[in-house]
Amino acid sequence: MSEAHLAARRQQILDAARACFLRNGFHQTSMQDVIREARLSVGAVYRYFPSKNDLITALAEQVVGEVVAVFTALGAQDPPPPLAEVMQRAVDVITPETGPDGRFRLALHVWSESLRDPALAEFVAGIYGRLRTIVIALARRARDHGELPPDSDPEAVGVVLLGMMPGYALQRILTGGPEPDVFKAGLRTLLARPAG
Amino acid sequence: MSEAHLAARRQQILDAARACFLRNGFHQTSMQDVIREARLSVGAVYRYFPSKNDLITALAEQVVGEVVAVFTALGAQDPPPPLAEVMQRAVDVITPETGPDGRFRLALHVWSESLRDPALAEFVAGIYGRLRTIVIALARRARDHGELPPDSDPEAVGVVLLGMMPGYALQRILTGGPEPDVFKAGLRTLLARPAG
DNA sequence: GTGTCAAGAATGAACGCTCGTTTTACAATG
DNA sequence: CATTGTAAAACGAGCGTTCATTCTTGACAC
Repeated sequence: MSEAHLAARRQQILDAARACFLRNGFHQTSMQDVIREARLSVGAVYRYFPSKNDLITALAEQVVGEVVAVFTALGAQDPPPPLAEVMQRAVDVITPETGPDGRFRLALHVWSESLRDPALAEFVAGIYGRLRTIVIALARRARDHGELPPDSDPEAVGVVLLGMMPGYALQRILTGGPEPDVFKAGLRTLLARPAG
Repeated sequence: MSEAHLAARRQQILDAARACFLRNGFHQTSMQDVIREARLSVGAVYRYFPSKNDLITALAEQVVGEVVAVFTALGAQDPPPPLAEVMQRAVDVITPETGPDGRFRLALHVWSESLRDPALAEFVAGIYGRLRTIVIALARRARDHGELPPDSDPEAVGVVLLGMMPGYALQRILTGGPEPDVFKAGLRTLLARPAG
């Protein structure tokens, strides 16, 4: 069998699992649910993922990995745009991911599960660390370009900026709001002022 | 039987459930776990909470309700302190609640569960809405006192500020950092600058 | 005080069910 | 012929919940 076929089957299972987990969370989704959604047999699924936990871990890592990839690209733009602009672009990236099938919804389940699963916790912490260095680098550049006061600490500003992103996603997911434009206006107010 | 006894028993069960749910999440905690932790019998627990879901809901509402009470008090200070000061006080309030027994840890499970349980989702959304009005009022006062540009939109600034709080808690829970002082320094940089 | 007794509180064995997983026998594919 | 997939049954374990039973409490008669 072609290697591509195997990868495709694997992805087919992961896609089915994602749909199920989005609906009901990890532990309220049964293997039967996933198997039915994937339109496969019991044995086929267990051939690719030896246990439910492996399925959860693989999917969580894939989804969270996709998120970090997008933000890495955002932070690596050359030449680097102004800070306020990068953050507004981030909002645009996040917004659709807070929708019914969005990846940030699954992230809620991943965060919850990572409190139970040390391996998943370590993975999530690693991802967060990478995002942290990206946004701190952004803050440093912004300071050097006069967008932030010269005596400001890039790490301090960076962690605040980083906190805004899941904060925005959470609000969207849990309440449906705010509108992206409103949030972006708030960002501009706080970020686009000339350094004191 | 005294009414105080009934309330105490109820709280005893809720405390046990909180400990279990913190350890293993809602659906990986069995009723037996809660019952063992509460040092009660099956029937006793079921007398106070007719189903596991009632237990989850009651606990979630209690915990989240405590959180909103604290923040309401923070926003109602008279005379209102500067914006940067209120936010830094909020950080101080949040920080211990991100520890091993902190309420924000349970909040992760509540957020996840609220994607499944519409009743819980509505409750959480309501809480978020109340916090939103508080922080928007803060932003309006800050603007009127010259802490923010006169043309800034309180709602826009408010939702950004609101997003920072769970964002900070999430970082603390998932990665152990940042230190409160670092985050507070970042807040000062972004908030304590004179209006442009 | 002391004894009585119904109502309330608490017990824990037991029930029906679903779970994740394994096994079996067999068909299709490359 | 080895790999991949199917279909179905079965496994033990553990789940949430029920209920017949036992214990406890406090008001009241004496």
